[in-house]
Amino acid sequence: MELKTAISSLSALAHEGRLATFRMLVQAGPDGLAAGEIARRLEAAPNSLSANLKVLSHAGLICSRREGRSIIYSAEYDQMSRLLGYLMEDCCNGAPEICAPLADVLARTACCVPASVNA
Amino acid sequence: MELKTAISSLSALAHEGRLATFRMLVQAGPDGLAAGEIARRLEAAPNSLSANLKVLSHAGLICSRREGRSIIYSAEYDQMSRLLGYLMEDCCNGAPEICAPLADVLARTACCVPASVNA
DNA sequence: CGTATATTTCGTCCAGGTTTGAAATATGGA
DNA sequence: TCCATATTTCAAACCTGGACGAAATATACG
Repeated sequence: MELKTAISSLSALAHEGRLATFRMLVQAGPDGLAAGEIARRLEAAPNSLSANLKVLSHAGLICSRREGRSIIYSAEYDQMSRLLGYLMEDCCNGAPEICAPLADVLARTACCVPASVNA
Repeated sequence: MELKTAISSLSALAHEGRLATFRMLVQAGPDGLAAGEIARRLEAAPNSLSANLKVLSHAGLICSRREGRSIIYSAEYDQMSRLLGYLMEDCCNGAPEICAPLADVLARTACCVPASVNA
């Protein structure tokens, strides 16, 4: 990932409404949620939410598809992965014990890391 | 981590100079770097850099200590861990196969994840 | 076709972050 | 004490991002 791309993603997430939206979509899974449903849950104005979804979308963090009258948004897990990877790149170069707690936290929160890591 | 804290961290990182600074410190390890050294490497104005270091510091992403005439900054790996954990929280709830690529990327970039994960 | 629903677009206004230059503070050494 | 180095603070100008209301677009249904 390039610096500019990372900035774009981080900027998109550095906003209360957008971060809440993104996390909601991350937790919702690939089925995603309709814009209206997100607006209801967040009690956000439709036009404000629309603008925020556009920002997240432009950053590549979410994608959309039409379904009838609704537009369904869902998280782009790949882009999220790339962003996290970018932040961790070359961390504690050559000194694993330094960022051990980092690995620890990730192991606990990553739902899909092999169980062996937690051992 | 709370929403506000995450916003604060993400906002701090959503800036070209600050992201570059943070990554430099992450890669520098716990010994850190002097403000002047960072300014030289980034070709940044001392006062601008100072303001940016303050933002990162206030977000808890870096910390500082004085050493003679210099002030040494270093990354706070714990806060970084908490931020990444917050973003991944409850991801793909109950459907590991969905965010498998996420685990994959993390396994490759995390320098301190046990080798077994890469197998 | 006309109406209701769902979402986006547009224009305006305001708040907050960023840059820059000058001045201030802190430390070390002669 | 005086000066040089290292970093921060301050104040002003600048610019971008976000909120809000109104209008426009797209789809579904009778």
